[in-house]
Amino acid sequence: MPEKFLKPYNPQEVEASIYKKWEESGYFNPDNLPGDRKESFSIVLPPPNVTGTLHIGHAYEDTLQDIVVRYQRMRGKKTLWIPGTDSAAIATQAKVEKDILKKENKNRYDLGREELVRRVTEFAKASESIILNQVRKMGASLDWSRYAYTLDDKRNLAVMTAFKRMYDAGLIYRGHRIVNWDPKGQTTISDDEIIYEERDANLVTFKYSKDFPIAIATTRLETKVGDTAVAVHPDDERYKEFVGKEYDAVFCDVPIHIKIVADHEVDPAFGTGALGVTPAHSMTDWDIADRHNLPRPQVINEYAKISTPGRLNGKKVLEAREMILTWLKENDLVIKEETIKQNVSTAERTGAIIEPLPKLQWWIAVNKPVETRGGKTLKELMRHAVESGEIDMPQEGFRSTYLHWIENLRDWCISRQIWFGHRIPVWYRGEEVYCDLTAPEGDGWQQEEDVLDTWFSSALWTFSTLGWPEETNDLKTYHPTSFMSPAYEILQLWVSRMILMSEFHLDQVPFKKVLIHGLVRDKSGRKFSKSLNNGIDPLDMIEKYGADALRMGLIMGAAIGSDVKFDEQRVKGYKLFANKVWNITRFVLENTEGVAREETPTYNATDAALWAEFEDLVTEVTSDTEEYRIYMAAEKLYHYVWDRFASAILEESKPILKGDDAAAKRSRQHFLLDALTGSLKLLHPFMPFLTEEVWQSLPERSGLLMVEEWPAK
RNA sequence: GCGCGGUUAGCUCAGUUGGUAGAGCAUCCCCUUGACGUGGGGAGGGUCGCAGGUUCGAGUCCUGCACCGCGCACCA
Repeated sequence: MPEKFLKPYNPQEVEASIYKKWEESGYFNPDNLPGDRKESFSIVLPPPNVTGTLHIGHAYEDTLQDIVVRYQRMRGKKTLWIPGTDSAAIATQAKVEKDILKKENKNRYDLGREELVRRVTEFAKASESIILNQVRKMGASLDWSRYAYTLDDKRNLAVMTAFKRMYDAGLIYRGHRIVNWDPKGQTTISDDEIIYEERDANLVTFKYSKDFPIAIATTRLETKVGDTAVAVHPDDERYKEFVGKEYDAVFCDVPIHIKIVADHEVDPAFGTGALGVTPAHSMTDWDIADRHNLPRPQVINEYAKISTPGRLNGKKVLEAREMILTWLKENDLVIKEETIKQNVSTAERTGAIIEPLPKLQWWIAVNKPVETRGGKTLKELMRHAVESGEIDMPQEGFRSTYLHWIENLRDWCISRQIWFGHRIPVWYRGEEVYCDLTAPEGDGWQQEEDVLDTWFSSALWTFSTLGWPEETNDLKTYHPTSFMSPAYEILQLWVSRMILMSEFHLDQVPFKKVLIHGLVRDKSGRKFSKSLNNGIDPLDMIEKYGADALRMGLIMGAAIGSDVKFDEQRVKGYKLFANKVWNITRFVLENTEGVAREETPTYNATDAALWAEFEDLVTEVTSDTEEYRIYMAAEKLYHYVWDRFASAILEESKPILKGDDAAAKRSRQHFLLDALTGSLKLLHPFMPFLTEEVWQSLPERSGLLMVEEWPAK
């Protein structure tokens, strides 16, 4: 018996070398797997952002996928798990800009485009290597030879190609309309990057001037200098006589010209039933202006400051709001003030309050019929993929959420006013517009300044990682991918967009099954965040308890789909379990020295019954894993190994092994060896390091446990 | 307003097609140089959020309600 079993199991001593062994074996790459593997199984790793280091949520996600991948590999499938990282354009640039501002007191314009992109790239590179090291520490059996980064050459080609093809199909267009402007990040963001916060707001009812006939109500007084109309409901008897009339006023130094219009959008029950229309700073008002052909003066600039002449000029919106309120009071124009609850839109990345502004931006049309897809719109394709069951989304709740969200989907704004990312492949010369993978011939062409929303490249991930737009073997073999397990947070941002892109570019679903998982929260159910300082570094946990214990601690928390409350105590418990397996091995090896393994062992009746019990376990663990009841499989294994095998069977074995009945002893020795090796196989997807380390020490074993055959038929 | 999820032991959560309520941790008691003290044995603890209904039988299915979390919409 190897001497190492005389000491407790020490994960720190073995994990690095075991991972190295796996990596050097080449088995992470399905092309090298032994045996004749026909069926393929593929997953792409949701690429972590290169904004820093991995957190416990990544560790959870890595574990779930690695369990599935290891299981499928042992089942004899051609198993591919592709690693990658995401440039996360806006998040990464924002982080680096913040650092530069802090250390050098310079902003992006001081540095210039080229220098800033260089600095961000440098940061991303450093961050990338930290992240990849962390992923390895978790034991993730990823095919590093296929590693992809959203900004590498192949992925860049995929992004450019995708843009061009959608542009040519008329699905990508440039349009002037209200966007979500992030004044801190100095960029537009999509609807899905907004976080709504409920706050108290002061709803002020007032008149523009003494002789204006209608009172209106607003929480955003500062926008009222940009009003060009007052809209009322067509059936509202109170205001019928005014519809069509026009009025002039000077509103806090700003001359305004107001037309009274009738529009169905107006809710007669809200406020005074009359709506001050600010076309340039409200989505609904923009639409009203469309219908009534109203002018749309912009009165708030990109820095969230007032841009009209007069006393308000250059004031921040909140200041201007106060000034106008004071002015209204001085002129006795306020009718009522009341506090109401209001949802304030804030930017996910910067926390800034979103300022709706009119901007010329690039969009993906989700409601436009796609010729090559039988006239279905992108939205319909997205809905159909899930509704038809072609993508299996077994969690009813998330399925409804997805479909509900699709219903409300609007065109996707894909241009961002930052510099780090995929620059939009469009060039302008006067009125000419040119779109292609590379710059056009000739002089005077100016490339579009904007870059693409980071989710544009992420959305191509299932096939850009497989070599698309080339028609590679990988693409044929591994797409659609088999499985996807994202956090519910990114159902909309990512999952739905992968479906959109894959449907359009490949006429395929991106994955066959989606299992959405929850968030890892702290012991009290709070999100991990910097401000709470409750973060947990997976590497610390690995250092203390080993990667296997961390893996078990994460997946045993809860069923997939609900949030996991992370409890270090539990991780500690699984470290004990790892040691238990270690000592079981010690016991079995001590008591089976010199016993040759037999192909078909002959058990006596007692041991045959024990073996039947073990086979039941195999069946259950197999079906649980097959059906993604990961925690169930792990829990059953834990129980069998500890309570049945160690506590009961080993205890009962002692007298047999020491007794005089040679036949009974021999039968039991075989059973112990077989149950141990069988248990190691079953445990391997969950606790790969420990089981592989033990496996390497068993007599008469060769090769790696990671490619052993799963014990079930 | 619409939608989704949750509510089971002190805590964190399981409970697959309806068939006598489970685990881990925590608590308490006991054992002990035996593979492992990173151990072993045992105990206490739950009218399964509330109210109805279906059923021979409901934690599980149906209806309504309450509270907690989340998403969408509104946000004048």
